[in-house]
Amino acid sequence: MAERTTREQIVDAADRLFYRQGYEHTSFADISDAVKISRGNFYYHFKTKDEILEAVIEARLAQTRAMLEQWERGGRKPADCIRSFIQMMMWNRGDIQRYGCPVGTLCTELAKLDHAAQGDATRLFALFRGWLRRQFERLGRAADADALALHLLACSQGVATLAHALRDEDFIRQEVRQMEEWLKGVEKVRPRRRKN
Amino acid sequence: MAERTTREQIVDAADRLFYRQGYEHTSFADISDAVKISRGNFYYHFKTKDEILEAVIEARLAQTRAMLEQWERGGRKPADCIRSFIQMMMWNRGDIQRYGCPVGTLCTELAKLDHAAQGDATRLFALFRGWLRRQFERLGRAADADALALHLLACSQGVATLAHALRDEDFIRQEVRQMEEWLKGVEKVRPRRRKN
DNA sequence: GACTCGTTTGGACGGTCGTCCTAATTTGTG
DNA sequence: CACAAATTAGGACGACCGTCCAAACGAGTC
Repeated sequence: MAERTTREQIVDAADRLFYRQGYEHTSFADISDAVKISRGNFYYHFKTKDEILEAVIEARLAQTRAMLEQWERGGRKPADCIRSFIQMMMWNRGDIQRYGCPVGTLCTELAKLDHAAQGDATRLFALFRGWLRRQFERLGRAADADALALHLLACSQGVATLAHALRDEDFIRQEVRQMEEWLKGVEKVRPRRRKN
Repeated sequence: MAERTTREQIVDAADRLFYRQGYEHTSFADISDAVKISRGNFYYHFKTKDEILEAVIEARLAQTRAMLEQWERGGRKPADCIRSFIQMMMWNRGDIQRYGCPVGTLCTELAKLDHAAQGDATRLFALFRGWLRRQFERLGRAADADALALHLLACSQGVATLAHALRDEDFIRQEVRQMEEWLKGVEKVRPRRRKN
């Protein structure tokens, strides 16, 4: 902990600040205050603010990969893995209510800025999407696994956005319960019939 | 059209630019370029940038109220009114894919900026919420009308966020179809049983 | 034409931003 | 200790931001 490099400290502080205040609204001064280094020192570790952003996204990707791997560990059943994803909203409901979803808010902001890194940020969504799709495939829903994954992602995004805007933590609880009910329904009907 | 006041032109241009680029990322220079007036002229019509934002939110509230009223006109059935809300995502799917949801992205941004007007922006959500709740009440779902309204709002938010991030217009189509199916289910079960 | 009042102009202002440079300091190595 | 390399400090820079003001403009009215 105490032996973290300056670079790691910068990325950590930037990560937290980008999440809480947004990328554009976070200045070098904000980050240097948080890390307690001089402003000029940034240039040694990162040439531009964009490079910090890229490092932050890369760090989030790594953390997310580790988390998803953890959820699957020990041969857990696909339904339990998906339940972990849903439960994540409960663990983080305080932050979600205060700051929204870290992935969604970043992607939205970068898109409005027409920022070059928006493609990188979207990879966070793609990571969740692919992982969820795999779980639904394991569940026997190979035919519509991707649609189910996207649907679940969209639901969680909507819940985060609304809970954030309305500052309503209970709403998360309410919707998480519904998502779990929905999952039970998906589990039951193994091979979904498709008309035509 | 040609006789719109300068103030109205400013609000219109600011509305469009705030939606496309975000509030913070839109400068006075951007707006003055769009309206083709000098930068200094703003001070005559608005004292601060915040005042423009308030005017934009007020305009959106008025437009939204008019739209919702229109949807109800002619004694349309509640289910048809709700269907209009869902269909709105289809009409606007191009803009949603490019710029996200006008309400959600604004609320999210203002929250990150800790802006004084975030409460005003949230009134846009409250407007939809109240209107949808009323429709569900008329549908005979008085007991959980508010929960249903919030759920529908959250779904549309999630769809907009994801379609925006992934630049996927077809996803909107897909999810809109599911929301319509969901609505049919809600229509059928008039008085929902609640355990205990 | 002279005057008035609502409107517009273009630029000045102080502040903050991201970027970049140089000098000082710390760290590692012989 | 001496020396080189890695790291840090602090400030200069040009650009842009929101704000504000003095002067000019323009359409009516007497």
